[in-house]
Amino acid sequence: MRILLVEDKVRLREAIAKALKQSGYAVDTTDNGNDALWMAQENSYNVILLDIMIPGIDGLEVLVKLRDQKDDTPVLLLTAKDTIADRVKGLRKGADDYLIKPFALEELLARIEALCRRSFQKSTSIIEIDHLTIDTSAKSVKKNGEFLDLTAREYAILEYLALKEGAVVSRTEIEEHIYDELVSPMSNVVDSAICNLRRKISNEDLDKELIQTKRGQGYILLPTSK
Amino acid sequence: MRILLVEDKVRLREAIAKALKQSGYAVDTTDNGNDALWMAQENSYNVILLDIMIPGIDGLEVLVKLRDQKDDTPVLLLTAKDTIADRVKGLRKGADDYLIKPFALEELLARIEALCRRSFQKSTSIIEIDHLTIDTSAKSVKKNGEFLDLTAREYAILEYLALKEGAVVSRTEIEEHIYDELVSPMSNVVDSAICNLRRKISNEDLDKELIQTKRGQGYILLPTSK
DNA sequence: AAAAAGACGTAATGATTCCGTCATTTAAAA
DNA sequence: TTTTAAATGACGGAATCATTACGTCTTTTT
Repeated sequence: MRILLVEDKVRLREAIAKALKQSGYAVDTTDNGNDALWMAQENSYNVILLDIMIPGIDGLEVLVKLRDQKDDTPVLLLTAKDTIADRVKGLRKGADDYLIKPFALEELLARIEALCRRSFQKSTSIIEIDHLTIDTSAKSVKKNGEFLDLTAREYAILEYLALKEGAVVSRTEIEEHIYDELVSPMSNVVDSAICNLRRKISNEDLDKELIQTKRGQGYILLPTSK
Repeated sequence: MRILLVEDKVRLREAIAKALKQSGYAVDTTDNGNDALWMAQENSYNVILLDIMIPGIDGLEVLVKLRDQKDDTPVLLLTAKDTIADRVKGLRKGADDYLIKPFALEELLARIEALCRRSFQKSTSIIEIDHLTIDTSAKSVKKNGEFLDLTAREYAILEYLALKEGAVVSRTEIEEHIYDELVSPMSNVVDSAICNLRRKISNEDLDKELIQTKRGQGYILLPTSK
């Protein structure tokens, strides 16, 4: 965890920095807005503690400039001013939290923790398998960079196979996961869906089928590398 | 955006609920911990406002139980107690923010906004998508620089789609986040709202629909760049 | 080795589901 | 009350899906 602390009062700055370091954070400090902006651009911090009343560009401006640059590092504003209008203004401009001086170090630490906790939940939604790119968030599939036109069912099956890449998946398993009601036993819905899928995702350059059949067991999605 | 408000004092609860609704949130309320827990499990909220001193299980316990269940809905604790130890305790147990009563509604609103923003990984209140500019703070939308006249629902749906830009959003997900408890299931409110929205945000210069339908899956807001 | 039985692939089709829109009713706000 | 917004319900049309039927291939049995 790396933190940027922007505070012009020497003693306060050093007290905070010391406390943060003791809690295991890597801390960079500065006493003015220009440097703060520059440091934030050069490095990537988990949290920025920003005093509003600082020399040079003031804290709020630093915040605005950061957000303009699409920098979404969590920012906690520190200030001595405490009118509600100020707080609202700060939060509306993109701050994540707001603390009024004087504050207890304990509370600062707890709030920083809360900010860090949240910033750590980015999840990637892209699965790449050979020439296929599956975006589970957009529920779209690209073959060699071009969007494929899959139906909802086809997509669902492909995604399921992709998530279980390299594992044999039985028909019943697919039925249970993709179809909510019970499918009539004497039908081969899955077969035909797989058939259509294969046609759509097939690649002329590759002679191999991406979806292979394990006779008597089910299907398996196998990348060429394996 | 859907919010769960847990507060036992009737007048305060209703005042807050009213203010939130006026700001365009879908609000469910309860006055005790047990119901709160149950409601949080049943529905999916964007933010939970949690008073600590409530009948039944107290607010902190509700928080702890939620986190135990891997529910990471942003929680804002409300309390009259204001010792630093309490605040630290609340934050350490997984709260995302903390507000001391009495507070200004304006500040509450600003903090809720910040929490929503963060849960969608956005840093500013302005979202730009193609020819649309959405100001989530002012709750206004511009098309090619001109303000659009959207109804509250229309705005709410557009905002939600925009926050999830590039991801498929199902009808039920929209219903769950835009409408509060009182919705009849067998209606196509969402469909017609989307229909009206499309009409309003459509752009003659563009032949493409900004809101695309993924048949059988839901809707997706896709900028032309993608 | 041949035949039978079983497993899987493919294509066509018709029923069904899903979606968009409009007209009407209900509810809420001014 | 008047006005406006939201919800509902119905309906046409389109896309999708399950099913059927049949062909091919593989395995097993005799």
